[in-house]
Amino acid sequence: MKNTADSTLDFFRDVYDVVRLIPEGRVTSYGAIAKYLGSARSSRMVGWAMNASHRLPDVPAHRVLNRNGLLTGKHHFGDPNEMQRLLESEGIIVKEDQVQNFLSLFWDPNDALKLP
DNA sequence: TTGCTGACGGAGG
DNA sequence: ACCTCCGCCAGCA
Repeated sequence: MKNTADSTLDFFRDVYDVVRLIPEGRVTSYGAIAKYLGSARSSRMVGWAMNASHRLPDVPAHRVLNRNGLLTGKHHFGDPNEMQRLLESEGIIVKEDQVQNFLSLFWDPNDALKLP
């Protein structure tokens, strides 16, 4: 017996698994994670998974940004400044909600975790 | 139950 | 380059 909730939970778990692998001081995007998980058009669900990830202390949700390197999820942290503060504590420069040097800091799971 | 929203992103005009 | 629409699908009124 199976239901849709099971696959949803699997998807969420996979998202967390990838996010946990983001190295400190690096960032990635919702779309990159969705693509890696085989659901390139489900980037919104990655964001939703992040929303549910707050109770998991080992999921660095602050390292997940939108494709422009903007801190679009900052309002979902306790304080709006928390996301930026966490990033800056890892050596990342954030200016006006945007990660500087985003392309160099971008960590693509499709590349780092690519299948052989 | 239907409809709208949303931590997104790509495609089309 | 800019704007709009569409897909994805879990919550909520």
